Amino acid sequence: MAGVRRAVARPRAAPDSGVTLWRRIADDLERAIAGGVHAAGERLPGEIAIAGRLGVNRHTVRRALAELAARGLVRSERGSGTYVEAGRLAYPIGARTRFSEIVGTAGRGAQGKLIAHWREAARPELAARLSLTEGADVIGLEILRSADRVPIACATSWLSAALAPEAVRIYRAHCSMTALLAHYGIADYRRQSTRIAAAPAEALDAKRLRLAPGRAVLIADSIDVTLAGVPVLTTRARFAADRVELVIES
Amino acid sequence: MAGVRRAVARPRAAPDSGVTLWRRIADDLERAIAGGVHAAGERLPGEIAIAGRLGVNRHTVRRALAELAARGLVRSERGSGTYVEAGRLAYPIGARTRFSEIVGTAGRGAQGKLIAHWREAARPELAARLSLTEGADVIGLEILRSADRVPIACATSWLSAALAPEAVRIYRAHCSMTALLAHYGIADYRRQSTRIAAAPAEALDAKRLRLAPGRAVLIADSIDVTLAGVPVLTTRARFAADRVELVIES
DNA sequence: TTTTATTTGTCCGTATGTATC
DNA sequence: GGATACATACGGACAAATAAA
Repeated sequence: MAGVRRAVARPRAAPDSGVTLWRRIADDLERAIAGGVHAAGERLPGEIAIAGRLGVNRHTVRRALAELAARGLVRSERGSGTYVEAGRLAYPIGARTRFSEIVGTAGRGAQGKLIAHWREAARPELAARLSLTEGADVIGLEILRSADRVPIACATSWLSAALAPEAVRIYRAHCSMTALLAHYGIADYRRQSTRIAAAPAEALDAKRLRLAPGRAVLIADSIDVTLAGVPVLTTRARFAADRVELVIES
Repeated sequence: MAGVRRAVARPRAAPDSGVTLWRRIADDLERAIAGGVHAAGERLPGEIAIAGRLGVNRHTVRRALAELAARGLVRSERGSGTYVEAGRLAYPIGARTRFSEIVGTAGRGAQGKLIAHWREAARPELAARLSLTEGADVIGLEILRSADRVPIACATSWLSAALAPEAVRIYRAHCSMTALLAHYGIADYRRQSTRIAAAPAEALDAKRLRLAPGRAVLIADSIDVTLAGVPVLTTRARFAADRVELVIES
């Protein structure tokens, strides 16, 4: 209504510093985590404990923790506490890129779960990537890759249906792309190229990767070829950028 | 104008399709861009012009443009106009990564502008990257890299102050990191490693890179070494993910 | 260098359709 | 059906940045 006096100069920031209280608390906590005061995986003191120590309201602490959670530094679990997220998993990109080996060597339990599959006619771009004729039959596999139960990446892979007609069944049996290709006589293969982009996570990927809205994903488009250089597999993987970094050694 | 009978009580959404007006306008514009009606880098008609042509309110057009901007297809500049983003620049990562050569071969005008510089004592992580003793004097250079006047990346580079005491002056003179190192006797160097992460752009980077809030940046942490393997330069570059993709050929 | 026009960004509104409880 | 919250669409005014005169 006309008479309603709106927003009487709400004090949004501390009058002196120009930085809000929750922001300063968030920065302090970030420094403490970066400085090793709180180790990865460790449980932070409860919200009430932090608030009491700093002499602020619990909700101010909550706002700070929400900021850190949105940035992927901590993870809040209702009824349990707030935990420092593990450091980023180093994911080497090179000629011999294999998910299971990478995660295995990092001392974590690897897992690749098939969450969808379909057949489609190869559109021009996909046909070019796999050196197939346009419209050729291809099989798509949607795989959610996790390490220690934490989702790492959501990957869409395509293979020629002529090459691997029973791809879905074979993958289900072994849960390994390497084993799938080996079953069809491709004992070894190598990564030909990888193109890396980044973007805010799509809604579906954000849900599957358990990401806060607006967080970034690393998008890796790759082509795998036989040792003779024949393309057999192309993948678009979306990595949770908060939990993974890609490493290139020259 | 008086006689123009404009859509009486324009339906909020298409009565049949269930798709809102701004969404349809966004889709139309997207098709026009994809179809080449508006070339990359070209300036779109002004909001008022588009609104007038379509017979809708300027704010509805703004909503459509905001959608396209959020997806990285266009970029709005206050006081100037809305521009179609160029396709992603392919940025090869390898042993011989040089910004000017990469952009040059893509047929664009490269530019590296020094926007800040400072001296600092190397903190542990930085000292390790450059194989220096902790607390050693290092020079930091903040460089904004552009191609055809469009910002591509914001990069922070560090060198040992003992190695390159006049780094700022030399860089200013040549606007090239290769020339800077050459001046100090390092005729050639190679990329030892690159670590790639991604995150939503920080406020300052977003402004410098002219990114909409929430858009992603690719973060590349790299170490350059002499041919003998001595670290001489380490850089943290933030690429505008909408305009660049990193390419790794194995 | 200064001025002016253009263009986008932001705020204030109003009315209405949609979804949910 | 009613109450409510929210998104859509429109209209207007002004601020802020830019570009051209």
